[in-house]
Amino acid sequence: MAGRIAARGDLIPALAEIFREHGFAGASLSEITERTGLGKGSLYHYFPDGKEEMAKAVLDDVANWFENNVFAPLRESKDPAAGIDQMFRAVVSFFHSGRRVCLVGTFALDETRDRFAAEVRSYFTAWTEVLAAALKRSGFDTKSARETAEDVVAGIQGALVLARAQNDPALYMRAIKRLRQRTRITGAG
Amino acid sequence: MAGRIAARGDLIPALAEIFREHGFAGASLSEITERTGLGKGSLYHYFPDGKEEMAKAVLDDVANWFENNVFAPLRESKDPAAGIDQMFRAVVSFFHSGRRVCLVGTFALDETRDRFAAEVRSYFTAWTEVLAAALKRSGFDTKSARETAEDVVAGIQGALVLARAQNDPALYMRAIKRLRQRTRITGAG
DNA sequence: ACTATGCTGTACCAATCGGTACAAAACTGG
DNA sequence: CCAGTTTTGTACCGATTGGTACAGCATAGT
Repeated sequence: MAGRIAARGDLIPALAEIFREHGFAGASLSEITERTGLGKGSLYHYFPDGKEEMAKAVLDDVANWFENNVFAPLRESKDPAAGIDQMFRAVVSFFHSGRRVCLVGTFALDETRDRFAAEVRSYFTAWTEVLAAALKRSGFDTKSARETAEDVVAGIQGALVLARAQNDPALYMRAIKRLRQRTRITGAG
Repeated sequence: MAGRIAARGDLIPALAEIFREHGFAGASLSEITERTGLGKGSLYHYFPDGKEEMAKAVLDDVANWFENNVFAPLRESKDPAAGIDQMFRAVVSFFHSGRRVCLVGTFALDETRDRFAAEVRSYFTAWTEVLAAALKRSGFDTKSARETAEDVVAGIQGALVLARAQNDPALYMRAIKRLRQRTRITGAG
């Protein structure tokens, strides 16, 4: 019983990596069987609805990770600046310092978005909203908190695209550093 | 003779749209024949190397468009601010005010990047460099010109991702407005 | 030790993939 | 009107796609 749930969960990281590299459509069952070491029998045992269910599980896992490591700190940290610092630390570690791409961003760009519309949308809206709230608590006025939050989330996504396009993770780290600075300037604009 | 080159060129916009929507791997020959109205015979007549050649032609067309409408103005405008203004106007029109996604960004995220590594890389490096040079001419010091250029290009890409994820083109327009502001603040930082 | 359930591998399926071959059609220059 | 070339549609190819069926193995409960 416990073993079953653990086994299913153990597949998620491998699945996530495959979807990140190839997108939803490009992730083939054959590669999934190879890299998980499991045959189709096992795969469809854990995920009766096939690829779609696997992707859902991965998106769910990502949402969970962000809830715990990004949103909760932003929401609950007594010092909002500490929560924001934690967010930046988390996204550096999650995206492997710019060597890893954002799975949700990958899904967002092609027709996959429509299949997982709710998950894709809420990933970004939740992030932007909870960051805006933290910025507001740290002294930003409502408008510039919202604006800065959008700029930061978009800036992270864009930096991931550029870093991968130019094969230069350092670009991502530079961008993160600057975005972090911007969350500290009080007057804003 | 002239008809032939024109006919091939006439396919590019349709091809570009298909690649934008589905990515390289997801763009199927069957959809390409449907939406171009041409059979495989004609397609392989104009593009003997198949999908790869079609994608190359599309990337080439994009590079050309940016050279003419973005890079050249940034490079040659007597008033650098005017060149920068033209750039923002161009990217608003090119990405259909946020309703359209960046084809190169789409290619950059999955394994397609490796197939078109040179084109994908140079799209972003050229853009960043020529923008940085324009910013420098308009009064930014070397370092902050480079930084702002990276932020702007990444910011545009990220805004496209968010706008599409949330199905909210207005988000893109807001981001563009703010990025444009940032290119005008002289002291920078 | 026996049974029930969880798990796994393999064989198989129709559909679709990108690509090729080629003959008929359309067009062009003389 | 004819000859030569460009353009086109169709039939076909092997390979791969996501998914199903199912028999056999392992494990756990009693």
